[in-house]
Amino acid sequence: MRSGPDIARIGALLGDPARTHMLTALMSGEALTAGELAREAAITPQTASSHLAKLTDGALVTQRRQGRCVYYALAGPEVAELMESLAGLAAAAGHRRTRPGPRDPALRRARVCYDHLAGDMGVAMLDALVARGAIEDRGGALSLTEPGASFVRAFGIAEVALEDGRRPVCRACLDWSVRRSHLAGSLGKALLGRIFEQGWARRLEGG
Amino acid sequence: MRSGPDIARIGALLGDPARTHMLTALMSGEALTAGELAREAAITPQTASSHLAKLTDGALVTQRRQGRCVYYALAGPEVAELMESLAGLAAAAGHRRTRPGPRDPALRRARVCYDHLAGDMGVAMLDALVARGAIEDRGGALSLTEPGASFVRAFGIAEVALEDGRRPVCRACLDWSVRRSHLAGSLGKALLGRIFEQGWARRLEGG
DNA sequence: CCGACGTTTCGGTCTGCGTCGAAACGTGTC
DNA sequence: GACACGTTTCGACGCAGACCGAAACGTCGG
Repeated sequence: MRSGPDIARIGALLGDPARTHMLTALMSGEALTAGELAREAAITPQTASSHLAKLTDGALVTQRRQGRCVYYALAGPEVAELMESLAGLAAAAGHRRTRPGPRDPALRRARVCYDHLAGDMGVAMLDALVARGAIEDRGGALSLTEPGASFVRAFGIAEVALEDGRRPVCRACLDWSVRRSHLAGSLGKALLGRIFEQGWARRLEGG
Repeated sequence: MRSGPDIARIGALLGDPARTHMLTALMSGEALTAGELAREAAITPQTASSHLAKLTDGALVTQRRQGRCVYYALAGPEVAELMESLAGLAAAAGHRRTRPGPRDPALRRARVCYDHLAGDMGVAMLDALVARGAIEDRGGALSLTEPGASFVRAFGIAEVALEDGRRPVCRACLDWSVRRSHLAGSLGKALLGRIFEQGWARRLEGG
């Protein structure tokens, strides 16, 4: 028989309203905790835990423990693209409301991914840091160089702020709107915080 | 509330093995009767009728009466692309599942993916077109070059046939059996049609 | 060490839906 | 007009799974 990979297993994961609500909430690119996702889907934390276990088992989302919170994010760009295709198909076939535009060009240009800068601006910042020699890229594994550390100090970030438990200082975070990596990790968080402090940017209301 | 189009409705349609079997059977591009689809999914005609009614209501397939038979086909290229995405995601995540892909070497070698050539032959054709300079590959984004356009014209394909509304001319379609990309889009469709016209290949009986 | 908090597991209920048997409907054939 | 064939409708059965209450587990703060 022609039975290929079992699409029905993935399809069944996308067949529950609670799970699709969680996935659309994760489409913004920022990682959310299990409790936040439960509130998003209007269900109890117990039920949300069951759903999230299924989603991780189906490799649609990835989980990362941080303290007593568990942060969930989409597994990769393919999942985001799949959700986009489904939304388009549902909008074409569905007699439903239209989608609240995630294709906002401003959102694509600069946005915040959990706690660091994303979008085109985040990608450009990582590129600039690599070009300056502040960060070394060895096949996706990022590390802060010695001149990079002094540059960061001159930027007004204490190195103590970077030591955030078991969280890596530098981490590459793939952006599914731009399809390229930007700087995550505690350094990315500290840089974003410093940018806010300097008043170079501010959060827009409404997320 | 951010409730967009109900993705869960479409996802639920893809969550049943019988329905996904029918849809994958329709991926060959040819229209099949309700009875053939029932045999394909190994269910009774009554159950198949119920499933097909749901699929047509969800705008995933279209039906056309012809005599006392009802022919079903995929609603459009978007549905085929969605199925391909799902298959790729299921193949990536489903290592624990028994099926590692089509074991039939002939099916792996050359098959038709909705309306264009797939399998090893499809991958080889795309590689040849890129090596010849007819198609430019910029990180997954395919585009037809100027010498490529003249080559296509010499092959007997009018450029008018390529302008298919909102459908891209060139598109990379990841093949879940070969794990590499082949040529989709309206150009892939036109090339396959020309191959059939020239008599270089023919459809085998039995799908 | 203790209490607060977020998350997960367990047990139980209940709705939804896939499935098939029997039969009705529509269409082409003799 | 009678029959054969493919398709659809109706009714009933049974299983999978979504949901929540109660409670256990792990982590952080005092």
